[in-house]
Amino acid sequence: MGYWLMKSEPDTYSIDDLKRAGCEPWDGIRNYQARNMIRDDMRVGDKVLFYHSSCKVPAVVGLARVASKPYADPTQFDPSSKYHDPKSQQDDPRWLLVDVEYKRHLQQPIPLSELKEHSELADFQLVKRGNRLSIFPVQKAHWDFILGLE
DNA sequence: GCCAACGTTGGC
DNA sequence: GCCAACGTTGGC
Repeated sequence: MGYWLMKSEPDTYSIDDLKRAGCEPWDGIRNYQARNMIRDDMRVGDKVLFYHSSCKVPAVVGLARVASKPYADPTQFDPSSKYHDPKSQQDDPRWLLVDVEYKRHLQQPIPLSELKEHSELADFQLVKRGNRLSIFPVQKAHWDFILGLE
């Protein structure tokens, strides 16, 4: 069982949007580190912390689930998409995604500022400087501690 | 392969 | 809007 955090800008795609959709292809990942983790480490059933970034109150806001194996992100082949990658080949797709399924909102969002107050989370990737990955694994101990704050 | 310039992310 | 921290690009 894997545990992940996935960031999204709520102005672009929020936890409420995912709730409405139920399940959605998580497209637009264009970072090789993130791509490699999707490709090599994501499994159906893995659990996901849904995080709102670049907004008034950056916070963990809900729970989701990996709902598919990795597959080629179709937006890389779509010239009208902002995620279009003209260098990616159909027979050798550069970018992958997984489907993400809504589980639930947290009872209350847990703001980044609150996460930073806990020494238990000192090694949590989200609170580290220079953290820019939009997807990264979460240690089980961190996962349990964060949900214990709910 | 090095490195400067540039672009992006994301908190504040 | 500012800035730090990266990642990417391209000249050499």
